[in-house]
Amino acid sequence: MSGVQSWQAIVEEVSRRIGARIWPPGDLIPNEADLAAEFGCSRSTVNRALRALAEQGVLERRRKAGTRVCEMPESRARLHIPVIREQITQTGARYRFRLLPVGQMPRVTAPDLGGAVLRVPCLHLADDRPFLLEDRWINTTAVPGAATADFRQANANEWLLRHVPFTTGEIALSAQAASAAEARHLECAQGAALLVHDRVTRQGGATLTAVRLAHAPGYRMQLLL
Amino acid sequence: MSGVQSWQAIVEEVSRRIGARIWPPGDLIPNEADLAAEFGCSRSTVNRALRALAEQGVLERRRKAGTRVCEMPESRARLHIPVIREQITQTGARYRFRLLPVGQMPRVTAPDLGGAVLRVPCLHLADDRPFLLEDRWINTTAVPGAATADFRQANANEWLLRHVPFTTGEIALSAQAASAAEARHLECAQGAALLVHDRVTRQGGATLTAVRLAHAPGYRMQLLL
DNA sequence: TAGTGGTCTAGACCACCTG
DNA sequence: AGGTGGTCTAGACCACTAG
Repeated sequence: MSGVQSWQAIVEEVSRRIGARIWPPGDLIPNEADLAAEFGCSRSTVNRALRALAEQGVLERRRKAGTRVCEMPESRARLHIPVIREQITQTGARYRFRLLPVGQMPRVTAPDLGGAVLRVPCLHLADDRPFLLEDRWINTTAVPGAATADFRQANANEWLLRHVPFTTGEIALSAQAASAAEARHLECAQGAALLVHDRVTRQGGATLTAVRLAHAPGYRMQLLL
Repeated sequence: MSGVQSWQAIVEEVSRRIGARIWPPGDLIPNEADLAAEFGCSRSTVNRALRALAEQGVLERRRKAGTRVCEMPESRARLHIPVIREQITQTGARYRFRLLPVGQMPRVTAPDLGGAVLRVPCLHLADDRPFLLEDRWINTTAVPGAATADFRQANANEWLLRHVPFTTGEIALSAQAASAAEARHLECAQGAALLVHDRVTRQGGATLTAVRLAHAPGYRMQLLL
């Protein structure tokens, strides 16, 4: 095995050895210098390959301790969160959204975002049929401009994407029975099973927004393994 | 801005410029050689930093066309799929599982996995309370050893993880009303909203397994943004 | 403390693609 | 046709940490 010249080829070969149990789970594999010698390439190239496998969760690397094959690779899935408009448009449907009067929403206590809070509820429609009910709360102290933004032009979803880059946060997915208000807006039976997406978005130490997205019944969220 | 020595510092600085609208969305940023000159480092280092930002979805890079700030960075979330045993153990609960007779499951048509199919239904319990109902189908043609494996020792979940590395696949999450059989196993009301996780796992061209995981009511699935 | 991975450099060649 | 990012090299120094 010499003359390998690309890091992708090394990823392939190392993967093959792990899959073939030549390097079984938990095993220490040769260090970068030895692999470079075996493959006839530079250590940088081996490093690039092993780093990719480590990011993928197949290998575990520590200085001095060396590189190990993970015992039970935790699998990871990626969820691509599209801009709602595009998600609907891509199915060929026409996108519209309707801001909802706060009075039409259930009276719940505002989440503590650590600042003044603005509530912007919104219904997203695909071909004029309810698709997604959005209950959004924005920390106007941490998001300057949000208090005066016109969410009739660009919905809160897109306005925030454009104006607040580099956020982190958490998402929780759950199944919930539709409340009376949700059933009315989504035009479904009360108690119907809804896929609910709760998200909190942060930047630095500040909590910028919290949003609850209730999908119309039957929605399937796709992830890639 | 010279003397920057680490690719992480370059990531920070480039992020800052994008956030500060010095390089607004859609803009072409300087090429690697120019940035290397500005930062007083080598092109490799700039490359490493910009590559990281591109993987993160903030930049879009094409040969000859250059590097652009994405207009509307699609946000991505990562779902870590734990081994079910560990997921339960980590909450401090005791893990057990019970294989279910196929006769106790709804009679549905087997998914087409392209080979002989084995059905292995299983109920996962946390402190002896129903936690997750697993309806698994394994392609025994593509997974040698599955036909003779003893799933009473290691459940299908863990057996597959240990024996079949390097898989890809798709996941669909949805909310569904509990059927009579699901309600019986999960000890909940029929019609209760369940978070359902459908997964298909592939390797190369072969479909290895399909699984439907129905979580007990109230379960929240956490993702990181 | 010694061995490992992490990173940076200066240079080079190449694949790709836009103008 | 020429500019851009993608990659590889050979070498070097450093940070971390297991033994």
